[in-house]
Amino acid sequence: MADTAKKTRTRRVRETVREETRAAYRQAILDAAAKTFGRLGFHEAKMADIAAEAGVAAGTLYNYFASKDEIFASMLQQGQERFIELIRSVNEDESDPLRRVLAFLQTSYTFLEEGGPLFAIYLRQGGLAEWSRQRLQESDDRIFKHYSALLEETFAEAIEAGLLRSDIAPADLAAMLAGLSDAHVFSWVRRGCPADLIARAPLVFDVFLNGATKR
Amino acid sequence: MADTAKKTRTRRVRETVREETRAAYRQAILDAAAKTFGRLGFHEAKMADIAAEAGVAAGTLYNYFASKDEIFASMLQQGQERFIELIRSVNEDESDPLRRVLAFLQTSYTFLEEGGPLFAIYLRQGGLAEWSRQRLQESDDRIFKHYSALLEETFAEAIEAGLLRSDIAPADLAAMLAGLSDAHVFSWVRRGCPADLIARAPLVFDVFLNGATKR
Amino acid sequence: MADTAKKTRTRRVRETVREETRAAYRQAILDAAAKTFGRLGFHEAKMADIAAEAGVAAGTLYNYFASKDEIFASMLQQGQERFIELIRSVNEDESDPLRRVLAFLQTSYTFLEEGGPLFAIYLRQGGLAEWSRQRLQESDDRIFKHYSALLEETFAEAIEAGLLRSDIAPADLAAMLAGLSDAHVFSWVRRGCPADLIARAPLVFDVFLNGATKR
Amino acid sequence: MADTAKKTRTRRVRETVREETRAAYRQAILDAAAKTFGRLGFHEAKMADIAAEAGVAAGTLYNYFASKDEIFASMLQQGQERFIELIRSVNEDESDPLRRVLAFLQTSYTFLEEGGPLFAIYLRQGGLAEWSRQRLQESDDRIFKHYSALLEETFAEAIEAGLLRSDIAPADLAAMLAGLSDAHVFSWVRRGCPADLIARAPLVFDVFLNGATKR
DNA sequence: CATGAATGAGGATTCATTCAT
DNA sequence: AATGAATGAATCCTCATTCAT
Repeated sequence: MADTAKKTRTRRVRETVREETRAAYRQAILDAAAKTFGRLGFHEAKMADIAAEAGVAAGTLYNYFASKDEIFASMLQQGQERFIELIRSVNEDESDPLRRVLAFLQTSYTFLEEGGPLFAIYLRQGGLAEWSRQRLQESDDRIFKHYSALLEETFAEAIEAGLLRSDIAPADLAAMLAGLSDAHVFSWVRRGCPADLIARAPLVFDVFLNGATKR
Repeated sequence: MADTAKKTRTRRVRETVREETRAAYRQAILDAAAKTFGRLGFHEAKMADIAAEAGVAAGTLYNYFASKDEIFASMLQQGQERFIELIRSVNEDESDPLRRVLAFLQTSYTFLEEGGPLFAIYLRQGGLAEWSRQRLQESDDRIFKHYSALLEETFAEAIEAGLLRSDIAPADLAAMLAGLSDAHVFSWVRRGCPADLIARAPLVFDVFLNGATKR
Repeated sequence: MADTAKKTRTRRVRETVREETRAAYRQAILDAAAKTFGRLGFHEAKMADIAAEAGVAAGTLYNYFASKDEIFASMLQQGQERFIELIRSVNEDESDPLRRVLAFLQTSYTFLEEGGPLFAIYLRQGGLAEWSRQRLQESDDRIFKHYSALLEETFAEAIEAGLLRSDIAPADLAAMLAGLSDAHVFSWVRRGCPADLIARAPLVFDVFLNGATKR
Repeated sequence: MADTAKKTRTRRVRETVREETRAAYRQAILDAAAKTFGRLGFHEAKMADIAAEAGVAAGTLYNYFASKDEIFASMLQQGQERFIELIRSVNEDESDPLRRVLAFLQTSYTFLEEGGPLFAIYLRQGGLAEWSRQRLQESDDRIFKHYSALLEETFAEAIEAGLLRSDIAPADLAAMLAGLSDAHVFSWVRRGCPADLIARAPLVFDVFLNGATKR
């Protein structure tokens, strides 16, 4: 009986270890995928490249993911989940609407500086081609809609508080800041993702608030 | 002798006709390529697709271009040449710097509404991946540098005239407008290239000049 | 005008030639497939083997068939169509029911001696595994049902004419002869398809009619 | 000393238990293999399928068999050994030659109803393809030759006793019955191995003896 | 020079087998 | 000795490119 109990315990431990190992492998593959897809794009990134980057054999990838498409989708999804988690906590911590907007910007930039390649892919693949829309889970859209909604609410709040011009709808203002920010990010990606992204957030925000006109 | 002259003339005419035919074919292929690459991206667009779109056989493409890569590069280059030509004429026609900037914006947007897919490709392929940098001619960079230079000069002029804030370098201001504009374009591409791009140029410009703050 | 007419004629000729060439290639591939599948079975027969047997490159197979499965199915179907055509003409030519049955046997055996491997495959793949049922067109079943129906009708006729015992249903008698014949064929395939198949048809038929008992 | 003896005895017991365990595992694997190969055929049956059917891990298969081929061959061989054992006992029990033949038939059918899938495999794999001939042990042939010899002897006996027609060689008659029987079995397999196989043995035997002609 | 079929290198995927635990 | 994950050779299929007509 003690013996049986011991065996059971042993098995449980073994299974836990195995599960942890599996999770570690899975993550290693996703990380390798982010790097490789980020560097080469979907098509140029070969399964062999990803496997090499992850330090496993090509066949191993298929013990964790059903296909190249699934790896790609999982990688994007994971990135987005992490992102939305950050945004959510900022939303709760900061009550002043304008400062919250700045915090959103800084958070986004922090995220991007860490996982830049991911966003590069998103710009290239997720944003544009019909092709990739088909292979992205619907959840992705929900995530981004969530972000948009938070942003829009914050802008509505700021307009109501008389902090922002009221001749433009909150959604449009939000889109503009998002656009300005996207643009900023876009340029940054084109410049090769140097280390100044976060530092420039206040400047971007200042231009957004006050414009380029001399006063 | 008259005979010989006639023959020569005939040959010349024939050659002219042939050259025109060749040029027409070449252009048809580039147009088909722009449509197809724009719709599908580089890898999903197959040579057979481009050929079908152009109404020729697959083999024919190789009488005009050495490879798929060359078609791609030629297509981008041609688009950029057309663009820079438009920008140049605007630069000469408009003397007031701020109005010139607005005209730049409107010109860019006009160009994009006509050849939108091209820019979509540029964003996706030309802008980001190492891979595509290798297959783009260096000339492309010169072209874009040319545009940046014109923009920067204009901003310097405007700052000197006291029209824009002087705490930001002309190059940075130019980058910001370019960024805001890029963002605007980017959103527009993501929204499926609807027909409101040009009409929204003044709004974008107003936000750029005056900011989002309520006055 | 004459010129145009000529061009049109030329094109038509060219297209005819091309179509003939295509048909010849297609047939060569099907023949090669029959040989290769017959020798090795579905799985052991590689596309490269079939291509080599047909004297073409592997890729060429895909200009004529969408997949290995399609080649396999087409090959079987073609064999069966040829077979049913033979049977149909026999059915019309011979009015005496017993002689018609013998003719059916002989026809089947002639067909098999010519295309033996095909039947070997059918025995092995078409007859037995669920797997292959999925990849065979429905038409195949119709074809074989057609044959069974003809056979059954003939037996009913013979029983009615008092030529065969009436204590067994026509369908069962038909099945028995079919079975005896299948068995004969089966043994023949196992013996490596020697050249005596047709010659032994009357013997098979005699045993079927009179049994093995000494009289 | 006594101690040593005890240890030895313990070890012996342990080894016996182990051997029994090993034998049980081995048999479980062979049974699972028969089911799986019977259902799916050699290639569609994956090692993982067999392992799952046997309730063991994939790697375990390799503690008992060197390869998939060896499992396949062992499975067939075991089936055939069991079969020949049955036939041998019938041969000794029944002295009347015709009744012995009927008993052979019934025995075969009993065997098949129990292990039907096995024979289905044999028909499909063992009987026909060069490929599988290479992977079957030679012993198999000896086994089947043994059966043929018994059958042939019985037929010779019956002819000598004036019970069967003498215009056909005993070997040929044997082949014909075997053929008729094979056919019967073959149809039965194609019909999905329903439960009527043994019951129909006398009918088959009657047709064999008396033929299909009305008397 | 247009055509469209042949080519074959390249890549995603499968799965028998190995091996660390 | 059982386990189940890692391995990588093998294979189907794609498609840019070539070439005979």
